[in-house]
Amino acid sequence: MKLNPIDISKTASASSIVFEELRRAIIKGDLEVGEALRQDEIAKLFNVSRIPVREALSRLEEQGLVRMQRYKGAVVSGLSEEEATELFDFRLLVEPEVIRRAVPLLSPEILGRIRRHCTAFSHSEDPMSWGDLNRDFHSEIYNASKLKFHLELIDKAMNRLDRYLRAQLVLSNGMEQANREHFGILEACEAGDAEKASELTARHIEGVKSSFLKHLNILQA
Amino acid sequence: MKLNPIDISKTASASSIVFEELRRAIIKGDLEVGEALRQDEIAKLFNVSRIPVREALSRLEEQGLVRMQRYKGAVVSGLSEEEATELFDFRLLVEPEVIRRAVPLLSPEILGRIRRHCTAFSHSEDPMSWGDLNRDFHSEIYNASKLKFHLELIDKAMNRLDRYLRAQLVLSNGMEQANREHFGILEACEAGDAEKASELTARHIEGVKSSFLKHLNILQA
DNA sequence: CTGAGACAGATTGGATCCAATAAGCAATAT
DNA sequence: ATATTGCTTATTGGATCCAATCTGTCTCAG
Repeated sequence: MKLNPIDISKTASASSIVFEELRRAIIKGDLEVGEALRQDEIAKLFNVSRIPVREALSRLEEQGLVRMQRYKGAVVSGLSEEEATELFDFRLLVEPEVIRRAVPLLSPEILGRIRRHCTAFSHSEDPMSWGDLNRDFHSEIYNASKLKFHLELIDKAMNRLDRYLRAQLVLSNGMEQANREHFGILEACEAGDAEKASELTARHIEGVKSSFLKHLNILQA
Repeated sequence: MKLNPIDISKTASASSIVFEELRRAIIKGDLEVGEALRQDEIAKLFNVSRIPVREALSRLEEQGLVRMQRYKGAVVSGLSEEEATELFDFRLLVEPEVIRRAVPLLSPEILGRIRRHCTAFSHSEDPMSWGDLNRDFHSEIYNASKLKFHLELIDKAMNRLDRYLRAQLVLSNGMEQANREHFGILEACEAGDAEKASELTARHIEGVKSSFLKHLNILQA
């Protein structure tokens, strides 16, 4: 038997398909902050009834990506300056620790993938893909830590910030700096220097944070 | 007009009532780990249809409190030793930082409430209430930090651990120690010594963690 | 006796339908 | 003219119904 078995019990239900696509659209910024999400409209777009749509919206609310009001509907969540600051503070707390614990677990194969993500990011000309490539790079490292709960929460924080980070990378010409910092982190990883990787990650996030907060009013408009 | 207006748009929907009660029951341990949650059965208990039940279950899954399998149903999530360890590591990372930032913001009123929670915990004879009183004490302090995202995630971690922590407090005779440590933290708070409060919190969690991991196999059985 | 297939009841996922509420607009009274 | 009331429509929350899937049991060939 030479198959790639797929656990069919985990195949996507209508509600999870709707959930994932809505999440993607919100994260990526395809849906405006404050935009109303009409159940009926979404249901028609996906050719399903409103039931799976409502389950998807419930889950999105649990993720903090939409806010729901009884009998009024769901709208895409935005970020206040305080919320954004707090999300960066959270990242500053967790990500340096996660990378510290990931570095000793990095295999040559993983390091290869990290390096590829890093060069892909540096060669990318398309601003729309910067956000994804940036996240790929960091996740690849963090994943090695096997800290599922931490990773889930980093993702949650990133999901809230993502749409703004993309815009900001373009606006602030942050590519070069991000790129230098990525290679710094990569080298620390390859050298097995967890402490340095952690330190550089903290500085990296600090940099993004301050640049981000400088541009936030522009991004909101 | 002398009224106490209530924002009716925020009154509970059927699905949120079911959600909150199921969450409470899972956290408190009224529902066994691995126990199947039949939609129909729950619907009948609450006198609603299965629709709000399913939304509640979706949200519980998003919180990590149940696991769902397509066409098979939802079961109450348990904890492996690795997961429990990671949750404690997360608390060790976040809670000391949150309390550090909360201490400078503690008003006399808040300190009064904290002290009351602390004495309530120390005087409590009823093992069933220890878990709640313990959480009240810590949350009251953390709340002052106004770090909503952090608090939400601490809660999420605590919700996964809660049922075991209750059992463990009884099993390990941890009351006295917890009590001493609480008063230590309280005094640091009253003295405005954020660093000390943070340090003591870390030690407190460390203590609970090691005792917890010692008893985990017993708790599982 | 054992194991593969078939059938039946239980259970979930989703569609359709109805009730409750919100929001915009016209009518009326002052 | 303006503010209040009542109506109409859009939208959500929930109930009921149907289809897809799972699970256990029973039969029967070997």
